[in-house]
Amino acid sequence: MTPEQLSAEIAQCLKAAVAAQVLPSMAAEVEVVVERPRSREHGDWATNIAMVLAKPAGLSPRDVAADLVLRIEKLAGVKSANVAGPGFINIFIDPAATAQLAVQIIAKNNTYGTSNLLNGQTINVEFISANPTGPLHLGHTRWAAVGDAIGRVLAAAGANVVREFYINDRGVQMQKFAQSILATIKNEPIPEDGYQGDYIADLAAQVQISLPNLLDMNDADQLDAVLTQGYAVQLKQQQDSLLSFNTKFDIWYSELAMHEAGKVVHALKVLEQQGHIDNRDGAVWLRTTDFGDDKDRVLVKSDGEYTYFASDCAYYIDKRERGSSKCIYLLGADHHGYVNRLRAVAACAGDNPDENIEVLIGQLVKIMRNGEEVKLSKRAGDLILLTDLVEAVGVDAVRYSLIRYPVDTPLLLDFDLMTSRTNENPVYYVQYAHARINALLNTAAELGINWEHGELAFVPQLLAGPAEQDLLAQLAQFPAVVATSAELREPHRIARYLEDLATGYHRFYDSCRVLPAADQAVSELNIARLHVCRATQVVIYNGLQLLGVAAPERM
RNA sequence: GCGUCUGUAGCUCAACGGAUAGAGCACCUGACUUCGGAUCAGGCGGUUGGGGGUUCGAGUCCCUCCAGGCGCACCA
Repeated sequence: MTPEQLSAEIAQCLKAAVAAQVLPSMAAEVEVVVERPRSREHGDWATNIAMVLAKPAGLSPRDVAADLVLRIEKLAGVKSANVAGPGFINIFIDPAATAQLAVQIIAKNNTYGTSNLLNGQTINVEFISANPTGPLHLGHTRWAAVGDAIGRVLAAAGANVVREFYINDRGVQMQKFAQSILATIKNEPIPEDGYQGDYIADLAAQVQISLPNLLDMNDADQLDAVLTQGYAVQLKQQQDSLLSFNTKFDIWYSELAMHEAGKVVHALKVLEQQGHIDNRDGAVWLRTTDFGDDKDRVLVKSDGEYTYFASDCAYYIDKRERGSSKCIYLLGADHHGYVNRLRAVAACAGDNPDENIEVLIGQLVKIMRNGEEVKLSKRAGDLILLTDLVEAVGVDAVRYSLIRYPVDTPLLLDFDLMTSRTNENPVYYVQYAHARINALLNTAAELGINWEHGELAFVPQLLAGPAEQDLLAQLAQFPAVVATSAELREPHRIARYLEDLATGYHRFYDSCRVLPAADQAVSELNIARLHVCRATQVVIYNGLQLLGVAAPERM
């Protein structure tokens, strides 16, 4: 029995109470929240529904609860229920009903945890969107891990997810980029406002190899050729490093190509038709102040050039026209000033900002070691590069360390902890549980135990011990955790859940012998516990998949 | 100045308005002749930055003060 199943059953009880005129008709509409109480004395599950309904029903919470308890106690699988405290309903489940879940999880396998919560929604998730003028650094890495996980979690909740990387390949910074590379090739000093990192020298070397005749060209052609070539090499490097980081995009979207396809002109027409364009001081403005922005924004400068903001508008409108019902932007803390204006863009385009656009802001990450900020690389000045970090720590540990915290808090990571391959590191703790189960199941197979389809049946009432029941209750919560993570865009909840689950498993393992001892025959208890192990393995595997972290069979 | 995020155990952090605020690390005790000890059990540790308010109930919501991060271009 999962909390969702219990919640649905209680909803039926509410309908019955409405029919019996104990509760007002609105009670049939309320969502029933079922939670695992912290203390086992408070039951296997509990609901606050009586306190929610008390006021509209004009009754005391305990009276509402008393009526519902009588109905809940009659549900299949429920052992008993009672009223507690201000009006909580505590519910005790028959251990066999709880244990039955193990078989269901094994049958559902990779689909256990998925839902149809977001069915029918096409959600565009845009993240990283770094300038193609340098390597990806730590800030990008946080979004690479978390953004990718958000995409996975949304998909698990039934959404059609489009992951997109917006390439800022247009504008003066590309010129500076090309100038910096060209200057390096020519052994001239890099311009004051150019790109200074050591990586420019590497790019220059590569560009030089692919452009042997570069120095025979005239100055303008040289710059063009270097820009095209340097851009290609740098973009490829970003793409490769993300691929190796297990982060995949459906669409790499070029700002330049968008301009050339006439989408900016089109967007301006759309905004014009919606009536939010002004011509002032020789420039074209979008009246974002109509929708809560603190000042209007220029789309076309008085010299006729489009602003970057014009691209933003066109990009948003294009995402919508390509079929996304919701556009999620994952931005760094230094972009939080963009939130209002992006929402205003959606409103100016005729959309509902609360419905069609969502901006998540990720705070800064720092890595500390012995009380000092770590700077792994000198190649890009003071920045830590994604590739260097992965090399030092490993993909799984980096991804997991970044995902296990909510993004709206500034993060201080401990370098030594991330690299330690011991129990101090949560990622290995979770992975170890998975590998440990794998070893156990392998041993069972070597012993010739056919636990799934053998002669001995699965007898759920044998799994009545506290460690077994706690573990099974944890397994039951997985679908709710995935759903909450999707709704709140918070994959860290899955990581925390997996850590608790791993603890639950290790506890179970410690107190419940799974395999028969050397001189013993296989018993129904062994079979039942093997089901618990396999079900746990399925959930850990599914959970780690959602985070893009490997579930190793051995470590 | 305006906006925004943050403030929870010695450290790093959890807790979608629920019951006695939880983990890991650190420190101290314990547990293997059999399934992976990368494990488990126990202990120590808190005025949730301060003060008001909202309600059956507040770390969580509102107001205010304090402290810190980030941002406030006809740049991209």
